[in-house]
Amino acid sequence: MKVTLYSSSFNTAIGCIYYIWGNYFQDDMQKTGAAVNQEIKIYFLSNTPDSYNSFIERLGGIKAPEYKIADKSSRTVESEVKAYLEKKLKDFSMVPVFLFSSAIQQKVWEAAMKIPYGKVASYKELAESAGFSGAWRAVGTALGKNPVMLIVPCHRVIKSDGSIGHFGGGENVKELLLGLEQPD
DNA sequence: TGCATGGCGCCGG
DNA sequence: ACCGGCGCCATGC
Repeated sequence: MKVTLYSSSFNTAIGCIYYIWGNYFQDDMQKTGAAVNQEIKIYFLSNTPDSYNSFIERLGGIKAPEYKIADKSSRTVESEVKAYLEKKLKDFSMVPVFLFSSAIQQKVWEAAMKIPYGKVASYKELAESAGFSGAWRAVGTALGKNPVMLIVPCHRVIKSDGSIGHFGGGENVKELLLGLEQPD
């Protein structure tokens, strides 16, 4: 079986955003008999070309199912990300699909998605809510592998002492995102 | 199997 | 406020 994913990019205040998406995926087709779910599935979203390139490389390594990438932009993805950056949108409608994830990564990313807009949690607190109490060091590493920035709001995870902590997309970007989520 | 490596936490100085 | 040092634990090589 061959699955087609679409990729595109667009410019924003936090740099060029590269993304990969699809409007259905294998599981849907198997369960519903090829019924197409109109929901946008987001596989990748990042403001760094390096992480985009390595994601593409990993896709190429997959044997079954075979993923094919085509260029095609998504109005939903672009408009929602731009609206978010303009403080006009708090929650995204796109549903993330994690193609590559270890057990801890999946749990950590899901737990991070529960941190509400405008709120923050420490790496230690996130470790506890994800069911890996005590593994806060590994949680930081897992967040670094987040394939969908903003959708999994890893920018809302900061250090226990209140300082900003690291961020794959740039610590200045992390600060900007946290700032725009604060009420005026 | 072992060991170095991380988006960390905590305590001292 | 800012280190260094040690402890932490899942991964990758």
